[in-house]
Amino acid sequence: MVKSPDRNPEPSQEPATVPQPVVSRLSLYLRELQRLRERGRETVSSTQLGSLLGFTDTQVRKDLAYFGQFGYPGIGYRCHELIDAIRRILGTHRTWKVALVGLGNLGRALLRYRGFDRQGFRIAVAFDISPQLVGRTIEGVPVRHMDELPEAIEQSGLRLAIITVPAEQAPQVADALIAAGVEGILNFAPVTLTVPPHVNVVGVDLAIELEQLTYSVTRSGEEAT
Amino acid sequence: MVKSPDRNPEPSQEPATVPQPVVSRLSLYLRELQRLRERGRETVSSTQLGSLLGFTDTQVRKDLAYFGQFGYPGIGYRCHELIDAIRRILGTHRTWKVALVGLGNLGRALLRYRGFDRQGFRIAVAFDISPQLVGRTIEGVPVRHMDELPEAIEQSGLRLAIITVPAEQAPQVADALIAAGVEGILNFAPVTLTVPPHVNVVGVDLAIELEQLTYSVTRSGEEAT
DNA sequence: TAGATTGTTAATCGATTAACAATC
DNA sequence: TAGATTGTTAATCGATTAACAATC
Repeated sequence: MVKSPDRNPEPSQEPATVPQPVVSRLSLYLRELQRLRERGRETVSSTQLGSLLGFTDTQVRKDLAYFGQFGYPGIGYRCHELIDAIRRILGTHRTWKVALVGLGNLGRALLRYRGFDRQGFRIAVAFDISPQLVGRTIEGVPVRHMDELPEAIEQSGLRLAIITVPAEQAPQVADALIAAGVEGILNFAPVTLTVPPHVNVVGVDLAIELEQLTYSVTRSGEEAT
Repeated sequence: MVKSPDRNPEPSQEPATVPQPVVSRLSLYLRELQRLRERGRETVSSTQLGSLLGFTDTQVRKDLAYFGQFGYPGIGYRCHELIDAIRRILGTHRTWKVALVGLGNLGRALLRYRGFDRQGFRIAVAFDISPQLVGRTIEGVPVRHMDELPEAIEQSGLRLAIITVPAEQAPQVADALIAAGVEGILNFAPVTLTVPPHVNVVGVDLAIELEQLTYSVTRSGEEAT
């Protein structure tokens, strides 16, 4: 077969199934690449990119190989090219509008969080039940009543939502979101959400993250009591 | 060997190395068990506990077997016993004091977040540089100037810290914390922290979590453009 | 050309699942 | 006793790593 100059700018032929760990690492590669580019770096080798994150060079190459050929033998990867490619793979080459449900402490903090915009996410609408908040516009985001959620989501065609309501309310909120067409949920409520197969949930439980630390800290120091 | 009634209440003899995925799942088991107990449930089988989380019964039993024998053949696991055992394993059977560095939106939200206390974490001190905040006490937590961090951490003997400063400052903050004796860091800044081997870092990058969703949502719907 | 580095195949390692005797 | 369910060993599956020809 002729080796065409097939840099595969559209990561067209993806295998049906990519291991989940690979996809997580893709995001990490992307962050490092963005940082490298900001510092004016033109190219990077798999060895360099890997060591920034504690991975081997082979792993970096293998991960990328799931999606196409992005590198140049003898040179490495061109940062800006690889950034574009990964963003396309992850779907963040375009902006995603996101709904935010629940404006407690965490919800309001996320509303003001600048890190989302930077990566192509925009909170387009927020929902709560507090009369103090409903009807207002916070950080440019209109706050609507939870009752309007189904209609509002459906009309706007939003596909992603963030749940920051108390644990007890989270399952109902999730059901409502899904009924309205949401396909991806970032859930901060400490509950396991049961969802249909076409819906994806990523859960972030802040206490659990700390708990993972206590496990290792306990083990590396003196023994637990 | 005689099979003694060795319920192994102190999970004494742990293998030197437990796979990381096992430890993450332990936290998830703990949450479900706590929920079950709140609902008055006395016992639970590995099949039931697993299906609540989408795991197989075998996996639940295998995971727990790393740490001892906690179940009763024919009956299952007694919720309160297993809760105690897992908390002991994870180290959360006692309260951990935590330092919080950076009182931007996210930091202030975490200061008010109720989910930490519930699992045995208490933010004991917060640091910032804003004159508006330093010296005040917010939610019962004294806010001190970043310059006082080394001394304050060292004196209090804190071993865990949460970083919620901007990305640029995170590496220095981490260094200062580690120099003062911190062994576990929950890092919300979107940077990879380089730390010595005895220090553990768990990173939470909110934009990355959303990015994982866009990947799957893109794939399950129409193709990316 | 010599040196660097990729993409990929084969070998290794580790984690999950199946099966079942032991136990309540 | 019959039924349920554990703990654990062996078999399977999947992911990581090593090695190297191809390429710039």
